[in-house]
Amino acid sequence: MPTSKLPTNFHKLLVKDTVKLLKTSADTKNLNLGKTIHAHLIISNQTTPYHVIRTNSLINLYSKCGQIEIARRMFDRMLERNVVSWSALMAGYLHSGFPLEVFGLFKAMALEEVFRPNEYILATVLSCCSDTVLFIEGRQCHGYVLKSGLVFHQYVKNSLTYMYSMCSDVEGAMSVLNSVPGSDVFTYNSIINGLVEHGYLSEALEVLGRMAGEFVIWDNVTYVNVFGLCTGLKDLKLGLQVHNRMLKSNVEFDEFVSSAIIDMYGKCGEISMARSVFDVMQTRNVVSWTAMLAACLQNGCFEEALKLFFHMELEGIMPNEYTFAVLLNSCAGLSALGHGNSVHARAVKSGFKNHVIVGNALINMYAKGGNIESGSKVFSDMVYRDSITWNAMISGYSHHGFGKEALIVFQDMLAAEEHPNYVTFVGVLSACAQLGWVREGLYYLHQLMNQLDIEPGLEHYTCIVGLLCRAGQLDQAENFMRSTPVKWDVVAWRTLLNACHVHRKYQLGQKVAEIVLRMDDDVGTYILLSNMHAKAKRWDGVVKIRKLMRERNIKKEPGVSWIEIRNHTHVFVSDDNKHPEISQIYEKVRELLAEIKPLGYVPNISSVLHDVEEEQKEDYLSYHSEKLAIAYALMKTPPEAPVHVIKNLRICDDCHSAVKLISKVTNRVIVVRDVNRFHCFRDGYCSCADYW
DNA sequence: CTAGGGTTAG
Repeated sequence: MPTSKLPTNFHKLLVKDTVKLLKTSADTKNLNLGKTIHAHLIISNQTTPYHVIRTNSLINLYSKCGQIEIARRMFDRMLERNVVSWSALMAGYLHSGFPLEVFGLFKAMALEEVFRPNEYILATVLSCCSDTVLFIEGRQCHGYVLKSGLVFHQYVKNSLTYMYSMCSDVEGAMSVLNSVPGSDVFTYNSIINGLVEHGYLSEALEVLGRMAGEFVIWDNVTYVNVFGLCTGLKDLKLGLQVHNRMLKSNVEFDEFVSSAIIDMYGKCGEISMARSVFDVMQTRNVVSWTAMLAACLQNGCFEEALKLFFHMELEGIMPNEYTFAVLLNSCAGLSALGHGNSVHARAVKSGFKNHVIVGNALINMYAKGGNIESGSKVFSDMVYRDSITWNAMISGYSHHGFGKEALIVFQDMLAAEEHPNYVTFVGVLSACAQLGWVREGLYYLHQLMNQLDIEPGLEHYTCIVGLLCRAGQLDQAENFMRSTPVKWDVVAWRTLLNACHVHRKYQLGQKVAEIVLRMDDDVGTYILLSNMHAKAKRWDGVVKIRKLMRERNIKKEPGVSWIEIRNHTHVFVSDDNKHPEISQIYEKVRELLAEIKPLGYVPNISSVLHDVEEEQKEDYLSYHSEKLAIAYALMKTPPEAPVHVIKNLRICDDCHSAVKLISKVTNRVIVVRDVNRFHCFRDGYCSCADYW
């Protein structure tokens, strides 16, 4: 640092002046300037004997500049100390992240019995209690400041309310707020922050109401906290009000506030508002970019998230672990394994692969992309895991039809003493449903969840319906639905309807169909019903369904399948002839069908709507979008590469049996993600065991 | 003459 800034008569400085200069260097965190002064003091023999106030200033300097060891050495060498010596060092330890050292010093100080701790000491010690969530010590401090009267210092009151908030004692925090007069913006900020962080949202709202009623000027931290509260409450109206208030104030829209607003709008489903805040930001950091990417992700704009990342890179902003997590989850949303792989590689290269959120996102990406083996590899390589890690692996296995593996992971989770939660049991029960393990499923629902104090919800009950259906106990499933006091949604009824279709329970199916048709207008349901009637050769039923579709103006959603080859997406629509290589693709489909016919493939005519001319039916089946996509993938990828197809509807019976045989004759792994689950075709078999 | 409190993203 420029010594030229020092006074010319520097060598003759009085104690008063050195102290002032040292304070300036400490406040501006100018270590070089401080060291220069210190050096001068040493060479001019002014450091021995130790002058208390001057040494305090040096301790303060080194504490503030993150040189806590030097500060400690100076403290230890002092022959005489005062309260300031202690508090300067304690504050240093607090800010260097060693709160436990502070407690040690506090005890040593009390043992000397020379100084009474003052408000500075107590504010520092209370902050350490907040940082380490030491509630008992915090309450002891509360007792002390009450008896000594120190509680009436604003700093002490504020650190006390913050301590209670951080220890999630809402009542304690509120009682300090109410019993000690005088609250400033810090009091309110710290209490609202603590309440929001611990999920006491209605309490935070109440405190906010009181703050608004008093004359306290909001600062940027207030706004960050309050936007966080709106986010937690998912209260868009309140968010807009606060945003409006801020626009009228003089508070600067810095990175912190803007990121909080973007996050709030993103989570409230207002992506365009999020974007407009983002666009007018003066300077954007990783956090603001990641908040914007996350807003895209949460609103289903996965491609937009990936596109924005490209611009982020152009601006030279380096991604961090949160950015990678958002990107991977966007790839998961697109089932874009290729992009996901590249992001994975980048995360490894940038050194973020060992972060829990990245690992979790990787498992999710591979599971949703259809590559459960890679997901499992990531899982076993993870050094740190949380409950989300375990849940992602359990539900990943479950979606892929690996029920046993899912339950093994669940057992490992219990053994690792990670607490299962609501989501865990959705995965566990759907694994039981895959396996048709009725006894186990009911045990988990009635015994284990009860034991762990997890209230079962609709999703769990729906899994049980699926479980009973899988086991062929359709009447029990219906009984379960009638006897369980829960508001069933269309998903549960459709599960039962689907089972009627698979198990060919025509009577029950018609009964359930009436209920389902009263509840939703999903085109998939109509197709399922039409197929159910067709299977039973009840052509009148098929006609009725088609009439209903016309009446209700249900458009036949075309089947769409897509595949990713070298980061490029190819889309196929049933009976489509838009693809530039369509004639070669048709040729390939015919070739494949000819190959599997000797293995017993018989076109399943009942999958086709009945009013197609008989001789055309076989052609109709050949041109289902997943057949086109698979044929194209087989043409364009190396012989050992697995084929990944994503489809918007439920895969039909005919395609299912055709793809099984195609996997056999071509010796390929073919993974089809339909609207419900994954089908992994290998050597003539499918992971769904023909139940879907 | 010195020391103390609250910030964002899955």
